[in-house]
Amino acid sequence: MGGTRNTVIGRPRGFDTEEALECAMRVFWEQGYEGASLTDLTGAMGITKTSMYAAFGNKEQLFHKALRRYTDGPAGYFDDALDQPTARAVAEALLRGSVRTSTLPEGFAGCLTIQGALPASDENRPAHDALVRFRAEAVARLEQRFRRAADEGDLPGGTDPERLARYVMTLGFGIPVHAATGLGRAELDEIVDQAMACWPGSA
Amino acid sequence: MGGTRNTVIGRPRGFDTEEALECAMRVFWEQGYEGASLTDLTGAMGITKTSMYAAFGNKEQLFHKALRRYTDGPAGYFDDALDQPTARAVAEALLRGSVRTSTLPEGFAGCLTIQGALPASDENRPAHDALVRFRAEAVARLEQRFRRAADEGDLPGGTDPERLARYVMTLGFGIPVHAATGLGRAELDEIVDQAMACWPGSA
DNA sequence: CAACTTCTGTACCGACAGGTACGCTAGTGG
DNA sequence: CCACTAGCGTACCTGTCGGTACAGAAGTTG
Repeated sequence: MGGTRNTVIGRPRGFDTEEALECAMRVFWEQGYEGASLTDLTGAMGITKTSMYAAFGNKEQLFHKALRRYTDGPAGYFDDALDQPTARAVAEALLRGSVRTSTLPEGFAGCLTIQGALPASDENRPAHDALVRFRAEAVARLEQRFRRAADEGDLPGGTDPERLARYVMTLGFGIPVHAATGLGRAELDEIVDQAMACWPGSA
Repeated sequence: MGGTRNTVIGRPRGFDTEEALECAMRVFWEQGYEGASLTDLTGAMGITKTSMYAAFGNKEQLFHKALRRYTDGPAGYFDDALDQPTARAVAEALLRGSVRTSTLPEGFAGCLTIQGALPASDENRPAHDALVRFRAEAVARLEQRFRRAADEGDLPGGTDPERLARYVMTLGFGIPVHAATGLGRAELDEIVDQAMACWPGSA
Protein backbone atom coordinates (compact mmCIF):
# COMPACT_ATOMS: atom_id res chain seq x y z
CA MET A 1 0.00 0.00 0.00
CA GLY A 2 2.93 2.39 -0.41
CA GLY A 3 1.72 4.11 -3.54
CA THR A 4 2.57 3.30 -7.10
CA ARG A 5 6.19 3.41 -8.13
CA ASN A 6 6.62 5.94 -10.91
CA THR A 7 10.33 5.45 -11.60
CA VAL A 8 11.36 2.10 -13.03
CA ILE A 9 14.14 0.31 -11.18
CA GLY A 10 16.12 -2.50 -12.75
CA ARG A 11 16.21 -3.81 -16.27
CA PRO A 12 12.99 -3.01 -18.08
CA ARG A 13 10.81 -5.84 -19.34
CA GLY A 14 11.60 -6.67 -22.93
CA PHE A 15 8.06 -7.61 -23.96
CA ASP A 16 4.52 -6.33 -23.65
CA THR A 17 2.68 -8.17 -20.88
CA GLU A 18 -0.72 -7.71 -22.47
CA GLU A 19 0.45 -8.86 -25.87
CA ALA A 20 2.05 -11.93 -24.36
CA LEU A 21 -1.12 -12.67 -22.41
CA GLU A 22 -3.15 -12.38 -25.59
CA CYS A 23 -0.94 -15.00 -27.24
CA ALA A 24 -1.19 -17.29 -24.22
CA MET A 25 -4.98 -16.94 -24.27
CA ARG A 26 -5.10 -18.07 -27.87
CA VAL A 27 -2.98 -21.13 -27.16
CA PHE A 28 -5.21 -22.10 -24.23
CA TRP A 29 -8.23 -21.46 -26.43
CA GLU A 30 -7.00 -23.72 -29.21
CA GLN A 31 -5.36 -26.47 -27.22
CA GLY A 32 -7.02 -26.42 -23.82
CA TYR A 33 -5.30 -26.12 -20.47
CA GLU A 34 -3.70 -29.54 -20.46
CA GLY A 35 -2.89 -29.53 -24.14
CA ALA A 36 -1.02 -26.24 -23.89
CA SER A 37 2.53 -27.01 -22.76
CA LEU A 38 4.85 -24.37 -21.40
CA THR A 39 6.88 -24.75 -24.55
CA ASP A 40 3.79 -24.05 -26.69
CA LEU A 41 2.83 -21.11 -24.53
CA THR A 42 6.18 -19.38 -24.23
CA GLY A 43 6.88 -20.09 -27.89
CA ALA A 44 3.71 -18.27 -28.91
CA MET A 45 4.35 -15.51 -26.40
CA GLY A 46 7.87 -15.02 -27.73
CA ILE A 47 9.47 -15.18 -24.29
CA THR A 48 11.38 -17.71 -22.22
CA LYS A 49 10.02 -19.80 -19.41
CA THR A 50 11.94 -17.70 -16.92
CA SER A 51 10.27 -14.52 -18.11
CA MET A 52 6.88 -16.16 -18.03
CA TYR A 53 7.36 -17.31 -14.45
CA ALA A 54 8.63 -13.91 -13.39
CA ALA A 55 5.74 -12.09 -15.03
CA PHE A 56 2.80 -14.42 -14.41
CA GLY A 57 3.66 -16.82 -11.60
CA ASN A 58 3.07 -20.25 -13.08
CA LYS A 59 0.99 -22.04 -15.68
CA GLU A 60 -2.16 -22.04 -13.57
CA GLN A 61 -1.98 -18.34 -12.79
CA LEU A 62 -1.23 -17.64 -16.42
CA PHE A 63 -4.39 -19.50 -17.29
CA HIS A 64 -6.45 -17.52 -14.81
CA LYS A 65 -5.13 -14.27 -16.22
CA ALA A 66 -5.73 -15.47 -19.78
CA LEU A 67 -9.26 -16.45 -18.75
CA ARG A 68 -9.94 -13.00 -17.39
CA ARG A 69 -8.60 -11.48 -20.58
CA TYR A 70 -10.89 -13.77 -22.51
CA THR A 71 -13.98 -12.87 -20.53
CA ASP A 72 -13.15 -9.16 -20.78
CA GLY A 73 -12.40 -9.41 -24.49
CA PRO A 74 -13.81 -12.07 -26.80
CA ALA A 75 -16.48 -13.06 -24.28
CA GLY A 76 -17.36 -9.49 -23.43
CA TYR A 77 -20.52 -9.87 -25.47
CA PHE A 78 -22.05 -11.61 -22.48
CA ASP A 79 -22.04 -8.56 -20.23
CA ASP A 80 -23.21 -6.39 -23.10
CA ALA A 81 -26.05 -8.78 -23.79
CA LEU A 82 -27.33 -8.51 -20.22
CA ASP A 83 -27.66 -4.76 -20.69
CA GLN A 84 -30.14 -5.14 -23.52
CA PRO A 85 -33.54 -3.65 -22.71
CA THR A 86 -35.72 -6.71 -23.21
CA ALA A 87 -35.31 -10.39 -22.36
CA ARG A 88 -35.68 -11.27 -26.00
CA ALA A 89 -32.94 -8.83 -26.99
CA VAL A 90 -30.73 -10.18 -24.20
CA ALA A 91 -31.09 -13.72 -25.50
CA GLU A 92 -30.51 -12.78 -29.10
CA ALA A 93 -27.47 -10.63 -28.32
CA LEU A 94 -26.05 -13.45 -26.21
CA LEU A 95 -26.48 -16.06 -28.90
CA ARG A 96 -25.25 -13.84 -31.73
CA GLY A 97 -22.24 -12.98 -29.63
CA SER A 98 -21.57 -16.63 -28.97
CA VAL A 99 -21.71 -17.30 -32.70
CA ARG A 100 -19.35 -14.47 -33.50
CA THR A 101 -16.75 -15.36 -30.88
CA SER A 102 -16.93 -19.06 -31.73
CA THR A 103 -16.15 -18.37 -35.37
CA LEU A 104 -13.40 -15.79 -35.37
CA PRO A 105 -11.48 -15.75 -38.63
CA GLU A 106 -8.16 -16.30 -36.91
CA GLY A 107 -8.59 -20.00 -37.28
CA PHE A 108 -9.55 -21.36 -33.87
CA ALA A 109 -13.16 -22.19 -33.23
CA GLY A 110 -15.21 -22.65 -30.10
CA CYS A 111 -15.15 -21.09 -26.67
CA LEU A 112 -12.34 -21.03 -24.15
CA THR A 113 -14.65 -21.35 -21.15
CA ILE A 114 -15.94 -24.64 -22.54
CA GLN A 115 -13.05 -26.30 -24.30
CA GLY A 116 -10.41 -24.93 -21.94
CA ALA A 117 -10.84 -27.79 -19.51
CA LEU A 118 -14.15 -29.61 -19.85
CA PRO A 119 -13.07 -32.96 -18.44
CA ALA A 120 -11.40 -33.09 -15.06
CA SER A 121 -8.20 -34.97 -14.42
CA ASP A 122 -6.32 -34.47 -11.18
CA GLU A 123 -3.73 -32.01 -12.36
CA ASN A 124 -6.05 -29.69 -14.24
CA ARG A 125 -8.66 -29.61 -11.50
CA PRO A 126 -8.06 -25.94 -10.62
CA ALA A 127 -8.48 -24.81 -14.21
CA HIS A 128 -11.47 -27.08 -14.62
CA ASP A 129 -13.11 -25.77 -11.48
CA ALA A 130 -12.51 -22.16 -12.50
CA LEU A 131 -14.33 -22.76 -15.77
CA VAL A 132 -17.18 -24.59 -14.05
CA ARG A 133 -17.53 -21.68 -11.66
CA PHE A 134 -17.48 -19.21 -14.53
CA ARG A 135 -20.13 -21.03 -16.52
CA ALA A 136 -22.33 -21.53 -13.47
CA GLU A 137 -22.06 -17.85 -12.67
CA ALA A 138 -23.00 -16.95 -16.23
CA VAL A 139 -26.11 -19.10 -15.95
CA ALA A 140 -26.96 -17.50 -12.61
CA ARG A 141 -26.60 -14.01 -13.99
CA LEU A 142 -28.83 -14.76 -16.93
CA GLU A 143 -31.40 -16.29 -14.56
CA GLN A 144 -31.30 -13.13 -12.52
CA ARG A 145 -31.72 -10.96 -15.61
CA PHE A 146 -34.73 -12.98 -16.74
CA ARG A 147 -36.21 -12.87 -13.25
CA ARG A 148 -36.00 -9.11 -13.48
CA ALA A 149 -37.61 -9.28 -16.90
CA ALA A 150 -40.45 -11.36 -15.49
CA ASP A 151 -40.96 -8.80 -12.73
CA GLU A 152 -41.04 -6.04 -15.31
CA GLY A 153 -43.72 -7.82 -17.29
CA ASP A 154 -41.21 -8.35 -20.08
CA LEU A 155 -42.01 -12.07 -20.24
CA PRO A 156 -45.44 -13.64 -20.78
CA GLY A 157 -47.20 -14.82 -17.62
CA GLY A 158 -46.48 -18.43 -16.81
CA THR A 159 -42.94 -18.24 -18.17
CA ASP A 160 -40.38 -19.65 -15.74
CA PRO A 161 -37.42 -17.25 -16.01
CA GLU A 162 -34.86 -19.67 -14.54
CA ARG A 163 -35.88 -22.40 -16.89
CA LEU A 164 -35.79 -20.03 -19.83
CA ALA A 165 -32.32 -18.86 -18.86
CA ARG A 166 -31.03 -22.42 -18.67
CA TYR A 167 -32.57 -23.14 -22.04
CA VAL A 168 -30.85 -20.15 -23.61
CA MET A 169 -27.56 -21.11 -22.01
CA THR A 170 -27.93 -24.60 -23.43
CA LEU A 171 -27.89 -23.04 -26.87
CA GLY A 172 -25.03 -20.80 -25.81
CA PHE A 173 -23.05 -23.88 -24.80
CA GLY A 174 -24.02 -25.87 -27.86
CA ILE A 175 -23.07 -23.23 -30.40
CA PRO A 176 -19.33 -23.32 -29.63
CA VAL A 177 -19.37 -27.12 -29.80
CA HIS A 178 -21.04 -26.89 -33.18
CA ALA A 179 -18.37 -24.40 -34.22
CA ALA A 180 -15.65 -26.78 -33.05
CA THR A 181 -17.33 -29.46 -35.14
CA GLY A 182 -17.00 -27.39 -38.28
CA LEU A 183 -20.14 -25.31 -38.64
CA GLY A 184 -19.64 -21.80 -40.03
CA ARG A 185 -21.03 -18.48 -38.94
CA ALA A 186 -23.91 -18.51 -41.44
CA GLU A 187 -25.25 -21.87 -40.32
CA LEU A 188 -24.88 -20.96 -36.67
CA ASP A 189 -26.76 -17.73 -37.20
CA GLU A 190 -29.55 -19.76 -38.76
CA ILE A 191 -29.70 -21.79 -35.59
CA VAL A 192 -30.16 -18.59 -33.63
CA ASP A 193 -32.90 -17.56 -36.07
CA GLN A 194 -34.58 -20.87 -35.43
CA ALA A 195 -34.35 -20.43 -31.66
CA MET A 196 -35.59 -16.86 -31.70
CA ALA A 197 -38.52 -17.74 -33.95
CA CYS A 198 -40.23 -19.48 -31.07
CA TRP A 199 -39.37 -17.09 -28.30
CA PRO A 200 -42.14 -17.12 -25.65
CA GLY A 201 -44.79 -14.63 -26.59
CA SER A 202 -43.71 -14.17 -30.20
CA ALA A 203 -46.01 -15.51 -32.90
CA MET B 1 -9.05 -65.50 -43.02
CA GLY B 2 -8.45 -69.05 -41.75
CA GLY B 3 -11.63 -69.36 -39.73
CA THR B 4 -12.05 -68.74 -36.03
CA ARG B 5 -9.80 -70.60 -33.68
CA ASN B 6 -11.89 -72.68 -31.30
CA THR B 7 -9.08 -74.12 -29.19
CA VAL B 8 -7.09 -71.66 -27.14
CA ILE B 9 -3.33 -71.79 -27.58
CA GLY B 10 -0.97 -70.24 -25.08
CA ARG B 11 -1.59 -68.73 -21.69
CA PRO B 12 -5.19 -67.54 -21.38
CA ARG B 13 -5.88 -63.89 -20.76
CA GLY B 14 -6.29 -63.14 -17.10
CA PHE B 15 -8.94 -60.44 -17.49
CA ASP B 16 -12.15 -59.74 -19.34
CA THR B 17 -11.48 -57.56 -22.37
CA GLU B 18 -14.94 -56.01 -22.38
CA GLU B 19 -14.84 -55.24 -18.68
CA ALA B 20 -11.44 -53.63 -19.05
CA LEU B 21 -12.67 -51.59 -22.00
CA GLU B 22 -15.65 -50.44 -19.97
CA CYS B 23 -13.28 -49.14 -17.28
CA ALA B 24 -11.09 -47.42 -19.84
CA MET B 25 -14.14 -45.78 -21.38
CA ARG B 26 -15.10 -44.31 -18.03
CA VAL B 27 -11.65 -42.90 -17.44
CA PHE B 28 -11.64 -41.27 -20.88
CA TRP B 29 -15.14 -40.00 -20.19
CA GLU B 30 -14.18 -38.40 -16.90
CA GLN B 31 -10.71 -37.13 -17.73
CA GLY B 32 -10.64 -36.74 -21.49
CA TYR B 33 -8.11 -38.26 -23.86
CA GLU B 34 -5.14 -36.16 -22.79
CA GLY B 35 -6.04 -36.16 -19.12
CA ALA B 36 -6.22 -39.94 -19.00
CA SER B 37 -2.69 -41.25 -18.51
CA LEU B 38 -1.73 -44.85 -19.12
CA THR B 39 -1.28 -45.18 -15.37
CA ASP B 40 -4.84 -43.95 -14.78
CA LEU B 41 -6.22 -46.21 -17.47
CA THR B 42 -4.43 -49.43 -16.60
CA GLY B 43 -5.02 -48.76 -12.90
CA ALA B 44 -8.76 -48.56 -13.48
CA MET B 45 -8.69 -51.54 -15.82
CA GLY B 46 -6.82 -53.58 -13.25
CA ILE B 47 -4.13 -54.69 -15.69
CA THR B 48 -0.54 -53.78 -16.48
CA LYS B 49 0.65 -51.63 -19.33
CA THR B 50 2.02 -54.70 -21.06
CA SER B 51 -1.35 -56.41 -21.04
CA MET B 52 -3.05 -53.28 -22.28
CA TYR B 53 -0.65 -52.96 -25.21
CA ALA B 54 -1.01 -56.64 -26.05
CA ALA B 55 -4.79 -56.50 -25.95
CA PHE B 56 -5.57 -53.10 -27.44
CA GLY B 57 -2.53 -51.84 -29.37
CA ASN B 58 -1.82 -48.45 -27.86
CA LYS B 59 -3.52 -45.54 -26.15
CA GLU B 60 -5.03 -44.17 -29.32
CA GLN B 61 -6.49 -47.49 -30.39
CA LEU B 62 -7.75 -48.05 -26.88
CA PHE B 63 -9.54 -44.73 -27.15
CA HIS B 64 -11.11 -45.65 -30.47
CA LYS B 65 -12.36 -48.93 -29.04
CA ALA B 66 -13.64 -47.17 -25.94
CA LEU B 67 -15.39 -44.63 -28.16
CA ARG B 68 -17.12 -47.36 -30.09
CA ARG B 69 -18.19 -48.98 -26.84
CA TYR B 70 -19.53 -45.62 -25.74
CA THR B 71 -21.52 -45.03 -28.90
CA ASP B 72 -22.90 -48.57 -28.79
CA GLY B 73 -23.71 -48.29 -25.09
CA PRO B 74 -24.34 -45.05 -23.24
CA ALA B 75 -24.82 -43.11 -26.48
CA GLY B 76 -26.99 -45.80 -28.06
CA TYR B 77 -30.00 -43.59 -27.43
CA PHE B 78 -29.05 -41.68 -30.56
CA ASP B 79 -29.71 -44.54 -32.95
CA ASP B 80 -32.87 -45.44 -31.08
CA ALA B 81 -34.06 -41.86 -31.32
CA LEU B 82 -33.72 -41.84 -35.11
CA ASP B 83 -36.10 -44.79 -35.25
CA GLN B 84 -38.92 -42.86 -33.65
CA PRO B 85 -41.92 -42.47 -35.94
CA THR B 86 -42.18 -38.68 -36.00
CA ALA B 87 -39.65 -35.89 -36.17
CA ARG B 88 -40.94 -34.52 -32.91
CA ALA B 89 -40.53 -37.88 -31.20
CA VAL B 90 -37.03 -38.21 -32.67
CA ALA B 91 -36.02 -34.85 -31.22
CA GLU B 92 -37.50 -35.53 -27.83
CA ALA B 93 -36.00 -39.02 -27.55
CA LEU B 94 -32.63 -37.61 -28.57
CA LEU B 95 -32.70 -34.85 -25.99
CA ARG B 96 -34.07 -37.04 -23.19
CA GLY B 97 -31.37 -39.57 -23.98
CA SER B 98 -28.72 -36.89 -23.88
CA VAL B 99 -30.00 -35.82 -20.47
CA ARG B 100 -29.99 -39.35 -19.11
CA THR B 101 -26.51 -40.24 -20.33
CA SER B 102 -25.08 -36.91 -19.20
CA THR B 103 -26.32 -37.47 -15.66
CA LEU B 104 -25.59 -41.07 -14.86
CA PRO B 105 -25.48 -41.70 -11.12
CA GLU B 106 -21.97 -43.17 -11.29
CA GLY B 107 -20.53 -39.77 -10.69
CA PHE B 108 -19.18 -38.51 -14.00
CA ALA B 109 -21.22 -36.02 -15.94
CA GLY B 110 -21.28 -34.95 -19.53
CA CYS B 111 -20.65 -36.71 -22.81
CA LEU B 112 -17.53 -38.52 -23.98
CA THR B 113 -17.90 -37.40 -27.59
CA ILE B 114 -17.73 -33.79 -26.46
CA GLN B 115 -15.42 -33.65 -23.50
CA GLY B 116 -13.18 -36.45 -24.72
CA ALA B 117 -11.03 -34.10 -26.76
CA LEU B 118 -12.72 -30.82 -27.58
CA PRO B 119 -9.59 -28.70 -28.02
CA ALA B 120 -6.90 -29.87 -30.38
CA SER B 121 -3.26 -29.98 -29.44
CA ASP B 122 -0.78 -31.76 -31.66
CA GLU B 123 -0.56 -35.04 -29.85
CA ASN B 124 -4.29 -35.60 -29.40
CA ARG B 125 -5.19 -34.62 -32.93
CA PRO B 126 -6.28 -38.16 -33.93
CA ALA B 127 -8.63 -38.47 -30.96
CA HIS B 128 -9.90 -34.95 -31.54
CA ASP B 129 -10.53 -35.60 -35.21
CA ALA B 130 -12.34 -38.84 -34.47
CA LEU B 131 -14.74 -37.01 -32.18
CA VAL B 132 -15.26 -34.20 -34.67
CA ARG B 133 -16.05 -36.77 -37.32
CA PHE B 134 -18.45 -38.55 -35.00
CA ARG B 135 -20.32 -35.39 -34.05
CA ALA B 136 -20.48 -34.20 -37.65
CA GLU B 137 -21.86 -37.55 -38.70
CA ALA B 138 -24.47 -37.40 -35.96
CA VAL B 139 -25.61 -34.01 -37.23
CA ALA B 140 -25.71 -35.33 -40.79
CA ARG B 141 -27.80 -38.32 -39.80
CA LEU B 142 -30.29 -36.16 -37.95
CA GLU B 143 -30.48 -33.83 -40.94
CA GLN B 144 -31.22 -36.80 -43.14
CA ARG B 145 -33.90 -38.04 -40.77
CA PHE B 146 -35.59 -34.65 -40.73
CA ARG B 147 -35.35 -34.40 -44.50
CA ARG B 148 -37.24 -37.66 -44.67
CA ALA B 149 -39.74 -36.28 -42.18
CA ALA B 150 -40.24 -33.23 -44.37
CA ASP B 151 -40.83 -35.45 -47.38
CA GLU B 152 -43.36 -37.45 -45.40
CA GLY B 153 -45.25 -34.30 -44.49
CA ASP B 154 -44.22 -34.82 -40.87
CA LEU B 155 -42.97 -31.23 -40.61
CA PRO B 156 -44.97 -28.08 -41.32
CA GLY B 157 -44.43 -26.56 -44.75
CA GLY B 158 -41.68 -23.95 -44.76
CA THR B 159 -39.64 -25.77 -42.14
CA ASP B 160 -36.00 -26.20 -43.12
CA PRO B 161 -35.10 -29.72 -41.97
CA GLU B 162 -31.33 -29.18 -41.96
CA ARG B 163 -31.64 -26.06 -39.93
CA LEU B 164 -33.99 -27.76 -37.51
CA ALA B 165 -31.58 -30.67 -37.12
CA ARG B 166 -28.70 -28.32 -36.36
CA TYR B 167 -30.85 -26.52 -33.84
CA VAL B 168 -31.73 -29.76 -32.06
CA MET B 169 -28.10 -30.84 -32.08
CA THR B 170 -27.15 -27.53 -30.53
CA LEU B 171 -29.33 -28.44 -27.57
CA GLY B 172 -27.90 -31.95 -27.63
CA PHE B 173 -24.40 -30.48 -27.39
CA GLY B 174 -25.34 -27.93 -24.77
CA ILE B 175 -27.01 -30.35 -22.39
CA PRO B 176 -23.83 -32.31 -21.56
CA VAL B 177 -21.97 -29.06 -20.98
CA HIS B 178 -24.72 -27.97 -18.62
CA ALA B 179 -24.41 -31.33 -16.88
CA ALA B 180 -20.65 -30.87 -16.57
CA THR B 181 -21.38 -27.48 -15.03
CA GLY B 182 -23.47 -29.03 -12.30
CA LEU B 183 -27.07 -29.12 -13.48
CA GLY B 184 -29.05 -32.20 -12.45
CA ARG B 185 -31.41 -34.42 -14.38
CA ALA B 186 -34.55 -32.61 -13.29
CA GLU B 187 -33.37 -29.20 -14.46
CA LEU B 188 -32.08 -30.61 -17.71
CA ASP B 189 -35.40 -32.30 -18.38
CA GLU B 190 -37.09 -28.96 -17.84
CA ILE B 191 -34.86 -27.53 -20.55
CA VAL B 192 -36.06 -30.25 -22.89
CA ASP B 193 -39.66 -29.41 -21.92
CA GLN B 194 -38.96 -25.81 -22.79
CA ALA B 195 -37.49 -26.76 -26.14
CA MET B 196 -40.29 -29.14 -27.04
CA ALA B 197 -42.94 -26.61 -26.08
CA CYS B 198 -42.18 -24.59 -29.18
CA TRP B 199 -41.65 -27.40 -31.63
CA PRO B 200 -42.66 -26.26 -35.15
CA GLY B 201 -46.33 -26.87 -35.65
CA SER B 202 -47.18 -27.43 -32.00
CA ALA B 203 -49.26 -24.91 -30.07
C1' DC C 1 6.87 -84.39 -19.01
C1' DA C 2 8.61 -81.62 -22.88
C1' DA C 3 7.55 -78.45 -26.64
C1' DC C 4 5.03 -74.63 -27.94
C1' DT C 5 2.33 -70.44 -27.62
C1' DT C 6 0.59 -66.61 -25.41
C1' DC C 7 -0.06 -63.59 -21.47
C1' DT C 8 2.01 -61.14 -17.37
C1' DG C 9 5.32 -58.51 -14.31
C1' DT C 10 9.34 -55.91 -13.82
C1' DA C 11 12.46 -52.99 -15.10
C1' DC C 12 13.60 -49.85 -18.22
C1' DC C 13 13.77 -46.41 -22.40
C1' DG C 14 14.01 -41.60 -24.48
C1' DA C 15 11.22 -37.51 -24.55
C1' DC C 16 9.10 -33.97 -22.42
C1' DA C 17 6.29 -32.06 -18.61
C1' DG C 18 6.32 -28.02 -15.14
C1' DG C 19 9.53 -25.55 -12.64
C1' DT C 20 14.10 -23.45 -10.89
C1' DA C 21 19.34 -21.85 -9.99
C1' DC C 22 22.36 -18.84 -11.41
C1' DG C 23 25.26 -15.92 -13.97
C1' DC C 24 24.60 -12.23 -17.35
C1' DT C 25 22.57 -8.01 -19.15
C1' DA C 26 20.17 -3.56 -19.31
C1' DG C 27 18.61 -0.18 -17.20
C1' DT C 28 18.34 3.87 -12.87
C1' DG C 29 20.26 6.60 -8.94
C1' DG C 30 24.11 8.27 -6.62
C1' DC D 1 31.75 4.80 -13.01
C1' DC D 2 29.90 2.17 -9.65
C1' DA D 3 26.40 0.08 -6.82
C1' DC D 4 21.83 -1.61 -7.17
C1' DT D 5 17.78 -3.73 -9.09
C1' DA D 6 15.18 -6.50 -12.02
C1' DG D 7 14.56 -9.02 -16.46
C1' DC D 8 16.82 -12.49 -19.46
C1' DG D 9 19.08 -17.02 -21.20
C1' DT D 10 21.03 -21.27 -20.39
C1' DA D 11 21.43 -25.23 -18.34
C1' DC D 12 19.46 -28.17 -15.38
C1' DC D 13 16.16 -30.51 -11.83
C1' DT D 14 12.60 -34.23 -10.74
C1' DG D 15 8.62 -36.54 -12.17
C1' DT D 16 5.81 -38.56 -15.51
C1' DC D 17 4.58 -39.42 -20.15
C1' DG D 18 3.69 -43.23 -23.84
C1' DG D 19 5.90 -47.28 -25.03
C1' DT D 20 8.99 -51.64 -24.97
C1' DA D 21 12.52 -55.79 -23.93
C1' DC D 22 12.73 -59.71 -21.73
C1' DA D 23 12.27 -63.39 -18.63
C1' DG D 24 8.97 -66.17 -16.27
C1' DA D 25 4.18 -68.09 -15.71
C1' DA D 26 0.10 -70.53 -17.39
C1' DG D 27 -2.12 -72.80 -20.32
C1' DT D 28 -2.75 -76.69 -24.63
C1' DT D 29 -0.89 -80.45 -27.59
C1' DG D 30 1.96 -84.34 -28.33
